[in-house]
Parts: sequence; structure tokens; C-alpha cells
Amino acid sequence: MDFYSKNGDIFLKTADFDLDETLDCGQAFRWEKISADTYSGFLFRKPLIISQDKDVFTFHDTSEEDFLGIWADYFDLYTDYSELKRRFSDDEMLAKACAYAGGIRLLRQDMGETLISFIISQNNNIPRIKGIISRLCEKYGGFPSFEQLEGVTASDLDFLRAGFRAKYLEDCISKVTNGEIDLERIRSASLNDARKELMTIKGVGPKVADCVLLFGAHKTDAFPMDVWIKRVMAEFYPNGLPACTEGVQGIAQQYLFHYMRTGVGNERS
DNA sequence: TTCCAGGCGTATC
DNA sequence: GATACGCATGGA
Repeated sequence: MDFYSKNGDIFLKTADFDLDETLDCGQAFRWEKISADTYSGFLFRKPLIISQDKDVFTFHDTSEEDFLGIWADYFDLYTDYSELKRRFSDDEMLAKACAYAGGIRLLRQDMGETLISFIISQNNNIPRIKGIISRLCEKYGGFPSFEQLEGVTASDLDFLRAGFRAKYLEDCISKVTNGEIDLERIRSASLNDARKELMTIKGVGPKVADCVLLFGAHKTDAFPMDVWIKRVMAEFYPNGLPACTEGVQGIAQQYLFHYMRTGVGNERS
């Protein structure tokens, strides 16, 4: 990895990475753009301020240990996205999506946070999802652990204004804190077993389960089918995904989702 | 005002 | 198994 440490900051030079495309493409909801080239955010409780100048990234106030041990993993820097995009270029639609926003990377997020966040995300829009999560974090002084949430009921969550999702959060909290749901067991389970177990939580269906497994457990073969991806599939892949996505359908999904939502799909409607 | 948002539970066939 | 409908809230 091409980086060095200077005055407490880490400077990294890398291709296939863009902060706007990666941090504001709907996979994470807590990165805040604080200036034209800088974002402030968290991996669960761990804060980071990161800036971009073309292909050079500054990890502010970050030790080499944290960079290599935490952030390189979070931003999936050990994966070769040039190689992935070469594979995807076999398919015309994916080639366009990668050309449109080739700086998307699949973040390796905290599993508990993605579970709660994507329960909140259902039948909801991204600005409001961010608002609800922001109120949750404000209340608990950071994203709450399930330990902190133990015993919390739907009515305790009125301050979130999460609507009908509050009762789903209550069921999720209760099943995780009483051990019925074990996130680490799910992480190491097969995709199918993991989906089945997650879907025993009220408010977790196939789409939310796949988001948790893709964003929170880095199961790259999970393929969340949301309204945008359903449109892509109906219009461009009536016979299913192309073979070049085998095993990394979830990463392809990120490029397609972003392209449909902010690129072609959006212009047309 | 009406429609819609990174869906899901429930009822019904 | 498939399809229809309601659901809290708030931005467009």
C-alpha cells in the first residue's frame, strides 16, 4: 500500500476511490461532508476525518496502527477494484455504471449498526434515514451498542420519529440481547443460513437481510433487491445477472444502484 | 394536495 | 407462491 505518515496524519495514494461516490451512495448513513473535499464520520464508535485531493487521501490525526488495522480494512483497501472493474467490463450496462462512478468501494461496516440502520431504511428516503439515525446517535452519545439498548421498547423510541419501524427495532433489540440472534454466528454462516436467521427478526425481509450481510458482514454474493435494482433487472437483465458478477454480485449491485439512482435512471424519469 | 421513499407483515387466494 | 394493501413520517 502506497502511504506514509507525517505530523500525525496518514497520506495514502490510491486509485479506484472517491469519497463522494463511496460515502454518499446509500451504503452508509453517518458520513457528513464538512467541506468540499472532506468527510467526517465513524466506524461504529471510532471517528475519522478524511480528505481527498484527486488520488491522494488524508486520514487526519490517524496512527499508522489505526490506519492499517482499522481504516484500510473499513475502506476495503486490500481489494483490487481495478481487477473487479475489468471483470465487470464484460457487461455493457456494468461497464457504463463503473465508468459513471468508478470510485465506489464496498465499506466493511459494523454489523449491528447496519442491522439497525437498514431496518430503519425500509420504505424510507435517504435524508430521513440519516435524520433518524442521527437522533439515535445523539441520544446515546454515538451509535448505541445492543448492550446499551437492552430493554428498550418501541415507545421508548418515540423520539426517533421512526414510524412503524419502531416496533421492528424493539424486536431486533430483544432478539439480539437475549441471544436468540447471534451476529457473529450469522457472520460465519453460509449466505442462505445467515439470511434465514436474520429474517426471523420482525421487519427484516430479504432486502434488509442482504444489506446487512453485504455491508455489515462483507458477504459479496449478497444482492439486495431494492426498488432501483428491480428496475435494472427488469430493463437490462431479464434473464438474470451476467456471469462476470459471480461471487461479487453485491459489489456490482453498488455500481448499478448508484448509476440508476443518480445517473441514467434518474434522468429518464 | 398527492405521491413517494435502499420493504415488510398480513390477509387472501 | 403470488398478489394486494396498509403502514408513520416528511420531503418534493
